[in-house]
Amino acid sequence: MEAARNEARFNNAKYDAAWAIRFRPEPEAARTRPGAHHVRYAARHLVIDEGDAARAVYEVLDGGVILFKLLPDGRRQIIELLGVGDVFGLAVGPVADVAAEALTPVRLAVFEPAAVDADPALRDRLFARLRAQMCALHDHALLLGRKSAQERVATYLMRLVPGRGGLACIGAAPGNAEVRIELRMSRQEIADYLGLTIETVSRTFSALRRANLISYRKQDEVVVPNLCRLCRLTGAH
Amino acid sequence: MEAARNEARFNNAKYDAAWAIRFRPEPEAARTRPGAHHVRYAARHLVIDEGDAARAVYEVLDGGVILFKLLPDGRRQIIELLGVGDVFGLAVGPVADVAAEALTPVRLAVFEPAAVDADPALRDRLFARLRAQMCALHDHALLLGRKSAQERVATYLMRLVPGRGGLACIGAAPGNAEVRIELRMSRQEIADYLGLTIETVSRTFSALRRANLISYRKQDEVVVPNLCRLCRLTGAH
DNA sequence: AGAGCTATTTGATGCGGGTCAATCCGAAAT
DNA sequence: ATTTCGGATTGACCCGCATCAAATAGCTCT
Repeated sequence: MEAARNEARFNNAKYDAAWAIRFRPEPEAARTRPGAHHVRYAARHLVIDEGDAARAVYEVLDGGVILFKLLPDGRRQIIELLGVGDVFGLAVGPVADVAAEALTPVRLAVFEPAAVDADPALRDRLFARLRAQMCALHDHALLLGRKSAQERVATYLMRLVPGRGGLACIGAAPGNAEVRIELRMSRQEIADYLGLTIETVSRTFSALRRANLISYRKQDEVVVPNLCRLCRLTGAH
Repeated sequence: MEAARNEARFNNAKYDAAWAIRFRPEPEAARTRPGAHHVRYAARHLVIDEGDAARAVYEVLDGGVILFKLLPDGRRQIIELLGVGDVFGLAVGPVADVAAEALTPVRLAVFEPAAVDADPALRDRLFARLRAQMCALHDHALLLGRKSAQERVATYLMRLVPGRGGLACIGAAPGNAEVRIELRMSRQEIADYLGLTIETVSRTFSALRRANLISYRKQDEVVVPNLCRLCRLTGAH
């Protein structure tokens, strides 16, 4: 079933190629972390597999990363969506508790455990970031546990509004401005992130489009004509 | 063969760290935190309300605490179950992102923001704990996003097995031993934690009892005659 | 023991979203 | 253009869990 689908996806080289083309790298932000290794991976590269020995802590310098967990029968849940500045690889104990995969071409800073132990300033930075990611996880638990499919998709879109932290309808900037959103994820990934099936995600997008709450030509470039109206569907306000 | 696999799982420390020994009413552990203010609250006391100014970081010294979020229409999701050693109050901005309520009578250590800023050792301790809680959240996201009602309840029970970190069916101690579990939560709280309704939780408990996987007289004292059989329903193995 | 709660259990019913199965569509190759 | 192939969409149907409603079990207070 879904397991088979995932399996097929993982082993398909053409898919990787298509993906790499589709998600062009962001204009090199040229960030660096003194004293850390830097590495680059192509989109879809599996950086950490669940159960791997925990050999390093990573910080995202460019691009996007997803953390996910699998059940033995193939069900997948994408746990976190990471962007620039986010960190991962911080399991407790010697084993990774989640898998990490590049969503786009990425550049990562790699910190060895010894370096983390030796550098209090680094720990503080990781700590601060972890607090932020923890809040995002809290929000996501609310979404997964209590929101309807439409609320999940609306919340997801609001989170991706560029330059805002998921509360785009609030604050100074006009909530009735038109906004363009790049999803950067396939329907399957959105589904696995939102705890839905690909069909439900697709249907929900279609319903939102029919209601003129969103529009799109390419299926990963969504235009939201009025953020306030979309925000009202998130269940949060 | 089977034994070897079990052994491997047993050594997977993430679960131990994340869930071990949470949640026992420990006869007054008499822990203290030098330099911190200590407070006591009765069960049900609201320690932090969502939206409060973030005035302190807390560590649980005794008892249990729940973190939860509400939607405007009243839907509630319990985000984390905290036990001895866990920390909360670590929002990013100046405002609490979740509410915190005493599940049992609790004793808490209170750290002022200034104290946290001034004490690197404290930050390190908070950091370490946050990593553990983060792993627990990852697990819970998987549960909320992808598990069936029966799997959720079975997972919940396995997590509460005293002295083991959620993998009680494995390891040296006999998985076929009889184990007594104190839930210490109402059906409503269990439902809000597992992303279900109270009726579904109740029905699932009844079904498990009918199948002789659990038994109970008081509805918050569950006896599991055979952990292995219950563990098989969690979806995780 | 009995009254009056509230929490839990059980039953009946409906719906949201999952499952299965066809298309449809767009990018790449020919 | 035409073919091809994988992803997305749409449709038909079904099932697990929510919802609504009623019965029962535990509590506390007389």
